[in-house]
Amino acid sequence: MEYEHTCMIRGDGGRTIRAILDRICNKWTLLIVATLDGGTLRFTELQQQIPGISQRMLTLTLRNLERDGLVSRTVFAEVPPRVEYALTPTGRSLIPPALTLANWAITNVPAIEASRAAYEQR
Amino acid sequence: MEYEHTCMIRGDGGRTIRAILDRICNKWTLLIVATLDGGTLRFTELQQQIPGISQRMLTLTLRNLERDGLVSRTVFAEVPPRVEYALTPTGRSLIPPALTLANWAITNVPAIEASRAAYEQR
DNA sequence: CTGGATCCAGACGGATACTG
DNA sequence: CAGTATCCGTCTGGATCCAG
Repeated sequence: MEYEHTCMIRGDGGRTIRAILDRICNKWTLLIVATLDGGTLRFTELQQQIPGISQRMLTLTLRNLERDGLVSRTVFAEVPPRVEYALTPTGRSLIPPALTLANWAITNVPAIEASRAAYEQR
Repeated sequence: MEYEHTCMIRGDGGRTIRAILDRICNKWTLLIVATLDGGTLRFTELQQQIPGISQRMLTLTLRNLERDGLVSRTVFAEVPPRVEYALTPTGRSLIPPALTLANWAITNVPAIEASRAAYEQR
């Protein structure tokens, strides 16, 4: 509500905000995080619960999330192999902001689509 | 805190959340919106206040924001030409969720960077 | 002053095939 | 089961030059 607060976004020339955007703004990250919010899941379970994701992108995105400390990866020395993924505390802390964003999307996307449609036909 | 709420993110297979991410998750959108939160600005003023943005990307991003109804564009029939950009109500409504995200970033980016650094050297 | 047009390099992501 | 490797088209964004 107070304009001055946007300095949090603009503060360092956008480096901080872009650091986070670089991490969550790919096609699958938020979806994986939201799915893991339901609890620990294995690789195949994740793939089943996220329609349309390829093996490759699931692997890549999980690796990035693990590297950034948002997701933990536990390998069990069994045959057949079992690997479990879960949110770390940091990963869980991303849920509330993500929900805020989702709320905004649900509220405003219809208007945006309409505006876009009106803009196109001209 | 309640896990069931993540259905807002996962709901439609991620289409809604991705619709918004597709709009704000490019390199400059949030920065432009945050800058315009301070009030109406002209093209050159925007370029000056957003370090590092090229003419091309400023133009492109502003066009997309205008098309989506987040930013209004007012052309004055003068010489030299003058064009003023401002947030629409929809555009302004994006600020609070953006701030939530920025808060998360400021809090967690250090930990993420540390985790990433630790992960690299192995 | 406010952009449009063009060229170009690199990142992103999908499909497919193969492996311990 | 849980990946890795490879190929390949698409999109993004930067640099530069030109124009009303």
